[in-house]
Amino acid sequence: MSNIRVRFAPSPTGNLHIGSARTALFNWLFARRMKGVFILRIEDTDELRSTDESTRAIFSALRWLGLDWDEGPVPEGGELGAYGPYFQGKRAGMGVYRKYSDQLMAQGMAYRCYCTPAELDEQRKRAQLEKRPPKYEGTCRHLTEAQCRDLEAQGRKPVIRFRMPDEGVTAWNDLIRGEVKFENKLLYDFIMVKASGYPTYNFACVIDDHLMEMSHIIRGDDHISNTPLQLLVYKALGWTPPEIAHLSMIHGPDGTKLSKRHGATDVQAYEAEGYLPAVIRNYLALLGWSTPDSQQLFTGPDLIEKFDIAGCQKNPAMFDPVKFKWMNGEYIRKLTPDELLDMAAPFLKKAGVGQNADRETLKKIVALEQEKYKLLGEIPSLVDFFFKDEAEFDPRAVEKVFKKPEAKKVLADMRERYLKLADFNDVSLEKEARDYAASASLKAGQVFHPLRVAVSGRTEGPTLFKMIEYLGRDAVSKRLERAAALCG
RNA sequence: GCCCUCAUCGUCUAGAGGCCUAGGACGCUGCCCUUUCAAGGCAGAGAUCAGGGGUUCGAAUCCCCUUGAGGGCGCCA
Repeated sequence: MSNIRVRFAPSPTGNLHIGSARTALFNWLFARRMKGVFILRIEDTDELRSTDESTRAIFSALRWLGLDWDEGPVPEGGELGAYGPYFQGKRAGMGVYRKYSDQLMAQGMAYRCYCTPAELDEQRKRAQLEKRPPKYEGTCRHLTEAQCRDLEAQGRKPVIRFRMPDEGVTAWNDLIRGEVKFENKLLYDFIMVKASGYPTYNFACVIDDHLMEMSHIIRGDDHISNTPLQLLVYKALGWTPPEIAHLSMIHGPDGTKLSKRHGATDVQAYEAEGYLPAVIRNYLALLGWSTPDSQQLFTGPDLIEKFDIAGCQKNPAMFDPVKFKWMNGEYIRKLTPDELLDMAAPFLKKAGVGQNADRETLKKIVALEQEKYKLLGEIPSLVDFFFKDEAEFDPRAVEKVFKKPEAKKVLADMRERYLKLADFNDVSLEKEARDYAASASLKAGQVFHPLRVAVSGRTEGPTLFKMIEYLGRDAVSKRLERAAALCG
């Protein structure tokens, strides 16, 4: 058992975003690879935006992705692990953060600030105009006790700010980027505790990461500038910070941080389109990480076995929907017919396709076009013609195939032959068609193409004679008869 | 404006001074297979390693500058 402890700490303010999912994945991979512990902590200190609904959405998305956590809240109720609670809201209620903000106040490393949000906003705007950094100016930095009492008498509620050192440098050795350093004088006195008494992210995060004994913090690159602030809190409290690694961001096609603007960006949306969880894991892992031989597909446990922080990329990666989709097709092709049917079932059900068919029949039909599927969501529309009373004819197919002079006769003759055929299976069906073509001095294609359109309504589809076999003699006969009427 | 980060085919990347006439994958093109569409097989186009200076016998790899891109500067996380 190693002492590796890492966490995924989302704020429940929406569905699980693909970028967050990647952060979760990298932490999970690292934990599994190192035989460590993967912790889920809910950072619900934003009282306005956090919702239970989002929390549930995050739980289910993580579960669906297969990213199981060893410690943290359990969706069914209760918690796993000895470091709870794992909701920051609950921890705040227990006074967990209060203890440390009091300590920092007593040490003189934190102070009360009575500036209102409106005043701060004003200051920021002014600074922007004057081309100065829009950071807190330290208005309340040196308030006396008496001044504090006065302001409070006026009804002002204070926040607690961390007192940044005026000089010195804060640096760390980032596992992915190497040494990163910030001059302390450029940092600002950030708010640790809001007027409501709730802690802010930069404060709560440090307290919890320490109390939960995190060994590594693996998070997005957008947190780099928060890191010196947090490191200074560790220092003020006399704590040793964990190892830190900053992952590069995922960008959309326009080169900016992937967001809603770029279309589907939450895990649930990809689930609905029919992406496999294993594909999301595989593709996301490749966005910013690679093996020395640049392996693409990790279908077994090798994703965990080969994962290594050292293989993480520093530069941001663009999310490529085309490659993502290719990979999904690649995984679908490797499924057994039973697995494929199980995964397709919810999509078939939703589309109302094949719901009266027995499992074996449905399985055969779904597997017929397995090598063609890229998304589970496209399966219903590709197999629906098997289950309809009659084929829906694509006008282009009718134009292209049924207008051929021989089409009408071919369909009528083949209907006769198939009605009399002893064994209605793909081998005999094909032999019969080929024999007919030879006897009528036609090329195989001149027989096959009209047949295909007649039974399916389309020019493209599964292998012809399997398709006819699965459709069954009665359905085929009816479809050939109706199609013949459309010819000419 | 200030701070931070990053920089190899269109995209994801391999590459840690000579194995690089820069490798793989997606996508693209052509051919083969074939009853269609796919899948598969084969072949190919595609990167003067952002630009400029150094260091070195030798640089995609080390150093500096420039440029470009991204992130941050919230009582959001």
